[in-house]
Amino acid sequence: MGNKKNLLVIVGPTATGKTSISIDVAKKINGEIVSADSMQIYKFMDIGTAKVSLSEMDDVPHYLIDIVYPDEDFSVADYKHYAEEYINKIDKSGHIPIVVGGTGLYINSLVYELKFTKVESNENFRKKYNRIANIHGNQYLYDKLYKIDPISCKKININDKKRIIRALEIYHETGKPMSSFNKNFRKETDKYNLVMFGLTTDRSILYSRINKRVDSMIEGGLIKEVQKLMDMGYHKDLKSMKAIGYKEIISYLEGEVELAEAIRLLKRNTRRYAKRQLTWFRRDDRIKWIDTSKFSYTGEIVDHITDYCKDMFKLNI
RNA sequence: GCCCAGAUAGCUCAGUCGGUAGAGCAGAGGACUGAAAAUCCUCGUGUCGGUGGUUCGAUUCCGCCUCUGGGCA
Repeated sequence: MGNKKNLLVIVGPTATGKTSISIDVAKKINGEIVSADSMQIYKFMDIGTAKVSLSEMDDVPHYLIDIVYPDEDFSVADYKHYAEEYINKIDKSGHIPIVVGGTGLYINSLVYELKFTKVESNENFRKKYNRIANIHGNQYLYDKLYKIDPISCKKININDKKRIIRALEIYHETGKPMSSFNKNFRKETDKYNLVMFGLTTDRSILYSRINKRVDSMIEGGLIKEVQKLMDMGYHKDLKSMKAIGYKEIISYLEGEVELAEAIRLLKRNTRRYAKRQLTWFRRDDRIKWIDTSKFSYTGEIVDHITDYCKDMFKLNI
């Protein structure tokens, strides 16, 4: 334990207050924040991603926010690379790295022994195979994969076109099946002196918070933000523009749906997303859950996390 | 006050020639290794308004009551 790096991870579904709690905790334990959010990495996407503002940051350093343009490629492997770099740097400077976010795969890339293959994404390959799937059907791709990698094939549903294409892509680039790379499938990392907290509340409270937050995004100028992105030439086929809050507003701006319908869908999609996040995080039993509605004010939650960290990290502050 | 229509899932409604029911939406559970706010899989949710009658059997037929629309006074 002696030379292991300390690492605090705070996860939870959207709209549970991760941002402000993590900043308060950071101030108390001399921490710096590494975001684990697949959409806050994009510049110009502020309102719809509920990105921390400079004033909210309150001088606590934040990393991996606003690092790429909305039309740039970015992947989990990139995330893992940069995040580990920052964690090391923060640790060396004598501060506590705090990973905060709701993107389960990004979190897992740090807290499990996920070893990514060398195979980067190949957009041309993907385009080609998406076309093939549209012409010949998923079964065609599925059969093709079955011939080269039956092990992976069994784990992928026939309708899950993206995963089938990724598996084919790996074979195409390396000549080896995907299943030959993904060993140690669920091995927990032992790199860190790790503390994980999850923030949550009753589903009904969470959902009403989400609904309110969407309303305030609209009031706060989400439509203008999306319009501006479109004016800058960022179109609906980009990964970034498929984010919740952006895809719905784009379909309103393009006249496909009424505003009220776009907002309804935006709220619903956010609710479903929160549910998926909970599904993702529930399976990691290292996470200590905090029901935020059981505390009368957030300061208590901050103190709870802080005290736990002082103990685990042997801090004397 | 009278006449008409309705009352079935959280919502909107379908249906049962009498054998205790099903769609859409909303929702729930799960998967996840370079697109992950993406992508994919699975699943229902019921005092059929209340009460009496006819019937072997009523959510379905009949009576009464309650509520909600609409119309006439």
